Amino acid sequence: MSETDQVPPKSLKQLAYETLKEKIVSCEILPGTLLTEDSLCDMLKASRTPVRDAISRLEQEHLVSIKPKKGIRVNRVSMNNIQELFAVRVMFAPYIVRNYGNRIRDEVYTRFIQQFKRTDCTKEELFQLDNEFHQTFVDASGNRYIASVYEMIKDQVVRYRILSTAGNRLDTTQTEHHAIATRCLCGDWDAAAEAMRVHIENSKLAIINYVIDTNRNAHNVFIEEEEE
Amino acid sequence: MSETDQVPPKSLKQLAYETLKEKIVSCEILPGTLLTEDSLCDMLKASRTPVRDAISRLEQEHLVSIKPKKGIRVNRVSMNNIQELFAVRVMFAPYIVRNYGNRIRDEVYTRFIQQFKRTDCTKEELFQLDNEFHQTFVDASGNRYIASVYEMIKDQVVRYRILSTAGNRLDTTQTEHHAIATRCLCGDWDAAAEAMRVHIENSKLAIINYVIDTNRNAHNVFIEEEEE
DNA sequence: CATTATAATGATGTATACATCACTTGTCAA
DNA sequence: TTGACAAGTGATGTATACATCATTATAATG
Repeated sequence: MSETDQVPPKSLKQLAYETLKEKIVSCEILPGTLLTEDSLCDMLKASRTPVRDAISRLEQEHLVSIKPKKGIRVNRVSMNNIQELFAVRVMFAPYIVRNYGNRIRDEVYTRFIQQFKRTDCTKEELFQLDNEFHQTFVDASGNRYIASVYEMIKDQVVRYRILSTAGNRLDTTQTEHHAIATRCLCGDWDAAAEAMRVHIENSKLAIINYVIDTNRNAHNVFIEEEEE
Repeated sequence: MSETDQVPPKSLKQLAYETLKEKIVSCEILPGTLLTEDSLCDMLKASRTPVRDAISRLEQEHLVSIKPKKGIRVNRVSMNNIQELFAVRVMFAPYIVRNYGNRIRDEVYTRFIQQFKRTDCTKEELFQLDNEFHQTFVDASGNRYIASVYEMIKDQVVRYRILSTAGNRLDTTQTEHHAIATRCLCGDWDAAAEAMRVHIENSKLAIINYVIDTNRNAHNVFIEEEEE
């Protein structure tokens, strides 16, 4: 009885939250979609109570907006939103590298560096490696508020990455990550933080350029002004 | 019909959220208290649905923890929590001064400076002035994610201020705010950001010193380790 | 007297019924 | 044909009934 059912049976509200969030950031549900609670109950195989709980959390993360008596709007992406999101990332990422990078063991950095040199990774593997790298610094902080902030912006960034399919930017990402990790290994935290800032700024520019290139063809997804 | 009933009739869930949060950060409900949904329904004069919604939001802000099948724990304050909270403030406050201070009109700064010179303010007035000053920079950013971060940490700080009653620190706060505003008025944003950083660090030290002085007498409120 | 098993209690998790409000559509009149 | 009013539809807001699980107390047995 010790290890048979050690799996914590996730509550429906947690499951609904994760499932719905996944569908939104993966753009299976497109930005701008107007949902109803009933359709979500059907989609998530749960009743309104856990679904409403999930919606409430996603609204706090600015992924959806609850329009009273109308429905649940999956927030559109916009140039404005990109600016806001990356303003937080620029504040955030260099700070945690600068302040908590020294809590990470050298072996972790060397392992990352080896991974960043690989050229035979699939796109999915690179995505995951990217997430792990950034998450490492968040975990090193051991700070629940920092973790919350990262949780709020992380998945939005994932959504933009999926929308922009930036295949050719992945190599650059590897190079920039490599630069950050090597400076951490040297203990040059100012340089590491600066490298992280540059990395975030470049990432922002890549996404903005993509939006500029494609917003003619996808006005229903990329929109400048929020409605209502 | 234009300005008669412009008051948006607040939903019960919004009302429940604000009321409960107010009771927690004002320490009318002491840290460490274990609540039940039923008692909250009674207290907030609402049914479980809006109450659960409020609890869910407060859990995301780390003000309460939902203990399945046990109750709702009002999170205790701890030295660890203070460190985490102020780590975010130190990252946050100087950044927005540095980046968005120039969006605030000179008149706003001069008005604040006049207020900071006053010596006839009540404690409540000083509290409010303090909040307004910091909120001004958040609003200047026009960034919803920054606003969310500030919303998450702001009220926690209020709670510590109420617990520590730091009467003698209020004068120092006025002086430090004055220093920040004058540097903003000069357009010396690096100096303004540095003044803000010093201000936050001092604020943190004042609270930590208070906790060290009093944690013997209030072990039920100040506790180092989280339970369970 | 101690220990274990069982039943009762009380908490949240979940589902659903009812209330309220906004919007749309259809009909009637000018 | 157009406009206004009313009824119907469908959405969330709210309340409550039921399910599940953990804890505790009590009783029975060694």
